[in-house]
Amino acid sequence: MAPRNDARRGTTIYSVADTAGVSIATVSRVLQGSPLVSERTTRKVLDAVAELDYLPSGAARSLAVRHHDTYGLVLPELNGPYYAELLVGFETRAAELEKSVMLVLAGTKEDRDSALRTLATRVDGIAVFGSDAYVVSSGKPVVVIAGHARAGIEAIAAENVEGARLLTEHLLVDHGRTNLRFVGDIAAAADLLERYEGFTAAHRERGLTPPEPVRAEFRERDGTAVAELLLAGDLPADALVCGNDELALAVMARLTDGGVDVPEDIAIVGWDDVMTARYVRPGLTTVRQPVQELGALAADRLHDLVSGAAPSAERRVLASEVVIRSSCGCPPGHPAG
Amino acid sequence: MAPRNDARRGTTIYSVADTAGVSIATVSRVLQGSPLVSERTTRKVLDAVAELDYLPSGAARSLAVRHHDTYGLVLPELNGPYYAELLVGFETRAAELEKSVMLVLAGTKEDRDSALRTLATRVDGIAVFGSDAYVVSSGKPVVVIAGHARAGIEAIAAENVEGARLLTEHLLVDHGRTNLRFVGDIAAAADLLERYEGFTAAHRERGLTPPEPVRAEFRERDGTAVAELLLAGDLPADALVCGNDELALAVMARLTDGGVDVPEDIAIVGWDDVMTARYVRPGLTTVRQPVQELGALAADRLHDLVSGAAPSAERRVLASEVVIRSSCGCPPGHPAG
DNA sequence: TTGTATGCGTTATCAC
DNA sequence: GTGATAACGCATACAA
Repeated sequence: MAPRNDARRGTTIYSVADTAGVSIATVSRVLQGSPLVSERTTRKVLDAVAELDYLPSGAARSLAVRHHDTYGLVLPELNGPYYAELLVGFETRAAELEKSVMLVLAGTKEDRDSALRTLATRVDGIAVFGSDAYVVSSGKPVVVIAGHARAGIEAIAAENVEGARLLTEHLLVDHGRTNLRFVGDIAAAADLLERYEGFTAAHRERGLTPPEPVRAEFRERDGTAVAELLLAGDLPADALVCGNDELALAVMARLTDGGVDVPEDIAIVGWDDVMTARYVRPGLTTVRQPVQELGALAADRLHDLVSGAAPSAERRVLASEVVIRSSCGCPPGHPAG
Repeated sequence: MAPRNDARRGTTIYSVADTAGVSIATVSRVLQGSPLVSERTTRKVLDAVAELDYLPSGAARSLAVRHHDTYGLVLPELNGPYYAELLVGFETRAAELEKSVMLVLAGTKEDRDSALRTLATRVDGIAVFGSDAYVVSSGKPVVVIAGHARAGIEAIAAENVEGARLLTEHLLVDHGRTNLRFVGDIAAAADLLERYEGFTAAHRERGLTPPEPVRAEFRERDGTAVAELLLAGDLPADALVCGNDELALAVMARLTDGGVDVPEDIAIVGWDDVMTARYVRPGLTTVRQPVQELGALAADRLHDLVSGAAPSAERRVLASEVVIRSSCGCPPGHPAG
């Protein structure tokens, strides 16, 4: 028996069944595109749908089919192109898979937990950037991006240590720098730590003892703070491997303003290949990660997991690419310059 | 009678009711934080919840309460900081309102329609960037961002024409330029058209006939194409008002490489104040919009609409701010450089 | 080809 | 305080 449809409290499948003169089962069938409905009835139903401006209830459907056709994506923030690209890759692939995406940006610790809890309530699976205690224990399929794998949790990432090793090596051998420093907060993110590992590896391979990292957040002002140190002579170095481009750019700008020549006096390299990196002079040598592909991969893995696949034990890592410009000491003039 | 709970097909409110030895009504009450449950029962329920790792079904809840506690956001893309900031503002405000956000990036025309249709199915209201035929007719509350209002549809935007008028005036009177061109595809977006209107207004106020706009997309390569025209002498101009910063930056870079002096030979201004704008030399004069606030406002308006407020007939516009650097001809040295 | 009836997992209105 | 139980709006197995 149809629920009361007295009030104009939203058109339901019952209303269209009524005005089309068929049962709700039939309405449901034509809406699903079932082939076993007569053309005539199909038309009647479609007409009713159009007439009533019928909009199905996603909640009711999800409840009936027992899944949400929605994936969650949890990002720490959205500054700079990195996370945006990740999001694009994820959303695009999800759209291809005909899944909706719910986004949550990690705010305060407390808000975050609550937001994540309700997120888990509305999706089939979640992709998190970095490791997150709660999400991981939500029971739903999870893939962590650029974080560490755990039992039963898949992890994917872009290559970090090898790229950093190459970059460091480039500075050490190709440019003969002898006093490198890594700048970035290696405690803040797993991938930063890995970049530092590449940095140390390149040193150790040559019998050098790797210097301690110079702590700095990603913000621009942290970069200028580091530059001040350099300018004041409190931080001797002839090359800087920065945790990301924002940092590198900020340091470079302040240094240049302060009269030091990059890369003559000090070489600087970054990570991410943001737009500014190719507009600034000297062009910033950096590393380009396949960020969009990473996002797409996250959606793909989630899809497999949700479809019942067992989480793979080893994490997949996508290759990154060193982009040489001239802040490392190489001559300018490369095409991408 | 409780549905069969034989299989481990996900823990439901019935399972926790069972293991807690209470009714589902009671479970629901403690989960809602109802005050009229005894402390003892509360504890029992909470224990059961913890033991079973119970995760409620958002779909079931939405169906019961007849709303989704979710807002949809439809963006054309996510290149550059503009949309990202809009998204941040929207998500942040939505989170404060305890709403989830579903994001859809407009892909192909066809995919888009389908995606929007199902989006409407899962949310209480939708914020769209620009005008979108389908969303507007979805029946759900809609607010359009940076587009035109229609009957029953709220619109919000950042100030465009006045900013453009000011910028143009600055070039015309403060720097005595006489041959300005507006570059950008004014047919592509409502706000670009408005910027062009400001451009023409400044001309007309002085009895000048405003030149036709130079068509160009937002992509960088379109900017370099325009620069080639200039370089070849096919486009006489001593000042360019570009539709956005990416365009301005690309033009400026190609021009500089081609040996023309900015701003001596030609002044260039942009729009958006992207990060590169302050790192590049000369610093790019541009306009900063309150993008994040715009996103937050969208969420706010949506919230009011969903709460039953009548859509306001006039659109709200947030003030933008001209950022003077030196690509317009002003001397460098301002704090923001 | 179409209709009937039931389940999906909550919330909320009654009773007790 | 707590427990039945009726919606909520759809999908679908089973009948017809």
